[in-house]
Amino acid sequence: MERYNFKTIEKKWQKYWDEKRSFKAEVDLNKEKFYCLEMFPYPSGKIHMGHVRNYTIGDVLSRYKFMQGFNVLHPMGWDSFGMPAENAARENNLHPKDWTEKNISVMKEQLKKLGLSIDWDREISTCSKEYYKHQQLFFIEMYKKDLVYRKENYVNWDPVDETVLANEQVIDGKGWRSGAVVERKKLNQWFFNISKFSEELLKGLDNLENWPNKVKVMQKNWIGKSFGCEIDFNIEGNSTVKNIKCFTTRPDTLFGFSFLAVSVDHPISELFKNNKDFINFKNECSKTGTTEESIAQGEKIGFQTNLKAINPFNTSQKVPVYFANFVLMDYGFGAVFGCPAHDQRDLDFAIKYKIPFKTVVKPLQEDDKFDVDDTAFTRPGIIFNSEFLNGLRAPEESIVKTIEILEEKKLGKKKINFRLKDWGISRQRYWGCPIPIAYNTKGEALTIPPENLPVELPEKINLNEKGNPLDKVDKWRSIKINGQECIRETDTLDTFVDSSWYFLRFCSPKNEKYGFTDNEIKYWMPVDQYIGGVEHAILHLLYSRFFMHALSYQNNKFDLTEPFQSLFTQGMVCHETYQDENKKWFSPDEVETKDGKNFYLKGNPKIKIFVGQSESMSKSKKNTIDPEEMIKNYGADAVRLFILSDSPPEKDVQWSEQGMIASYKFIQKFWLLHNKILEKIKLSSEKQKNNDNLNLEKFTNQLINKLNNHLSKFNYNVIIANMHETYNFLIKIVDKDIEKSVLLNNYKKILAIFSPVIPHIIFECLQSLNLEVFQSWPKIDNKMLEVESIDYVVQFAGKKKGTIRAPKDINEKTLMELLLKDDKIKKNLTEKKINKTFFVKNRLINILLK
RNA sequence: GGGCGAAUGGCGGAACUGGUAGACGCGCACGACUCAAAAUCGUGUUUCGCAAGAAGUGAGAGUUCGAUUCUCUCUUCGCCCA
Repeated sequence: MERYNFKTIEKKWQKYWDEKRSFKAEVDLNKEKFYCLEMFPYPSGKIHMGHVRNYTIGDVLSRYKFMQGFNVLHPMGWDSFGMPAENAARENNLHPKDWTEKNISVMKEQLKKLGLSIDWDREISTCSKEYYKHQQLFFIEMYKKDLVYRKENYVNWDPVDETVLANEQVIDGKGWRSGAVVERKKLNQWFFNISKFSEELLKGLDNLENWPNKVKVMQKNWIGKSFGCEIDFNIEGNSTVKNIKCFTTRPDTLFGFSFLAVSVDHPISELFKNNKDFINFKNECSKTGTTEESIAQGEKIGFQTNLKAINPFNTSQKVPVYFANFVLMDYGFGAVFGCPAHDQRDLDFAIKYKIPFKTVVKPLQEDDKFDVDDTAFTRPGIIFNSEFLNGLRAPEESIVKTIEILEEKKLGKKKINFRLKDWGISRQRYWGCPIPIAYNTKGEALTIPPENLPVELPEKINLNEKGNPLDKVDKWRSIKINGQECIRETDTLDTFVDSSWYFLRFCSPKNEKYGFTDNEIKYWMPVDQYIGGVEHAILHLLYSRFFMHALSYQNNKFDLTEPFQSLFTQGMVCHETYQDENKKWFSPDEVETKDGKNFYLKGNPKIKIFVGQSESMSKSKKNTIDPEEMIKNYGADAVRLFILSDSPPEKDVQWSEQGMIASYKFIQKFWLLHNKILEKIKLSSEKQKNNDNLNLEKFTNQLINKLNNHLSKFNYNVIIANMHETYNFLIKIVDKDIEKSVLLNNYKKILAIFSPVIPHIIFECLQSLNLEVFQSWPKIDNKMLEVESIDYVVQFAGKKKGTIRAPKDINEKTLMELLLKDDKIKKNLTEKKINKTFFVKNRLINILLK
């Protein structure tokens, strides 16, 4: 018998699906739709194992839904704008466009080799003008709805990449790509008014039942709604500054007020603009980034002013006003009141600058002598040292009460604050979507007229100069709008904008007039299942949700606010790491072992290699496995099988060469089994009635039942175990006498339900049986799920002592009678008297003896 | 510091609403085939014990006839926020 030749067979079916457009999706109002989407890839050059995992998970689901009769939309595209193209272009002296397009064609071929059920006719690429022209139109619409604005703002400036970084691109105060220490710089930037929808974005989470809870919690924290109060502090010491407004979530600690801290960007800084010490201090502050993380970890520094703030509850108390680096201008009002006893950050600051303070909340069991030294008391307690607030339970009772009093006395008012800030979308980069704006000689921003869209990127650029390459293309920059000489905006859009609506574009990928058509959106959206990495839990998903709000705002034709009905976040693909004693990284194929314990460099046993922890595959640690190589060696079905087999999809999976080989062997074994069954079907007759027929039918139906359950819960690793069980069962069936039609009918169903996971070999098997290769998902015969006898568990005092096979649905009395016939159990029963029994129908009996 | 989650053989992991812990795979051991090896096939594989049997799901308590599953405390790890 021939070995299974995956090379020719996989190619054959991939060609078949391609040529027949087997997975072409079209609007069909008579059919129920299912939109399955995996996060589209960045065309970095080659696909990696993370892609393989992501797209295999999605493909299994798509094929399953397809077989169930849904009208499935399963598209693929490219998130093709972004910095790596520019960097690679600079290194290789290529144009970003050429580099990107080459990568796309390579990766497309690689994805096709995985045998994915994708409608390639809907392929999109965000760097094509056919895509970004619609994005520019959205920008203009949003601009007209006041959802986009321009303001001067402090930004995280990466001095190496010479670009602005979003807060989340700053890690430990350094640029996420360059690793350079991030600086603060003031620039004119474009913003999406995402904070306008803070409340809606928060509330919307409640309806996303099929999202992982942890993602919802992360988004909730990110939006960060807090209840508090604004307080106006009167100021002494300067005639022009009468008061400073603060936002606080703990107004109840106002009697513990000991200093007032303002941001260096606060309007009152104008008073100190000629003060050399202040200027130095401000420069010092600009060295720390603007992220909350860098502020929390960095040293807290302050600059004392000659101003005094007056405690509204105790006008005789006057406290110093400081500029402080930990106060941000864009949170609250850029000013906070310091209460050191009950806020660790304030306490650190107070200790550093020797500011006296008072403790005003004490733990429940403490008396009035309670005081804090170097650890702030932030837990619930009782207010004391606070005159009319004394005795209130903090924080819940005391905050409400204090706000009431402040409002009554007109000293402050209740306020809800959000942590979510507006989305800075300007990037000083070439390879991104141009912002469709130009400035006239007066410096006014004008939108590019629709007939002049798209604003295309100029082809000829010089990437070797620092800064934004677009700034240097004068010919491109100048434009006439309504006869006025204008200069184009040279910032391009953050690539997160591109990915905030691509799922809409997939519904109408070829529509020229607009980004999508209303009827197609209405039919396909929302995405029924979105699948991707948890690393996008906050930004991409929040931005996409915002984009839907922005589109539906003041627009009665578009009413979708939640784009992703269900979300699944898959885990990463990990591999052991290898280093020599000099900490140099080595890739798995450079390393050898004979005993599985001692590793050394391949061909050089003298160089010892130390095996490190299994970590997410990354180029820098050289622990990557090339999917194309694996497909070449073992075939796509085997790779798909392995990537799903070892761990639940939501958890990290360890890449294992042995596991990969086991999957390959399974495919080979399955082919041998198939040929045996083929032979069996030819030889067997119609008249062989025996128990094996029934056993096969029961097995098949139970299997379908199991798979239905596992598929609905993404327990794909268990499905693979079920496939092995099926093999172990069928290999025994081959030796038994089974009626021809029973065998064929059940085997057909088994093949069908395996096809989402290993489609190529299954299509080949079905074809060799002269069966339709596109099988529909089999229905369960409920009668076949029933069992007539059960292994009842027999427990004594909760401990299992054995099992007994007995008919289904019998009562306790009948079971007890049977137990007395069982020698082993009888012994236990006759020695002592029965005190009590617990009988669970069709499950067990637990007997308590005296 | 706060929030969320996890912990099961040598390893990855199964176990539906509390009801046979260890499915399935890897690895390992032994056997068959072979001059031999690889491949393949078969048998076994939680621990202790020859066995009968006992213990056993990170540790400790609790609820229950019965807990991997529910509650509390602790330990370790992961992620997010600070």
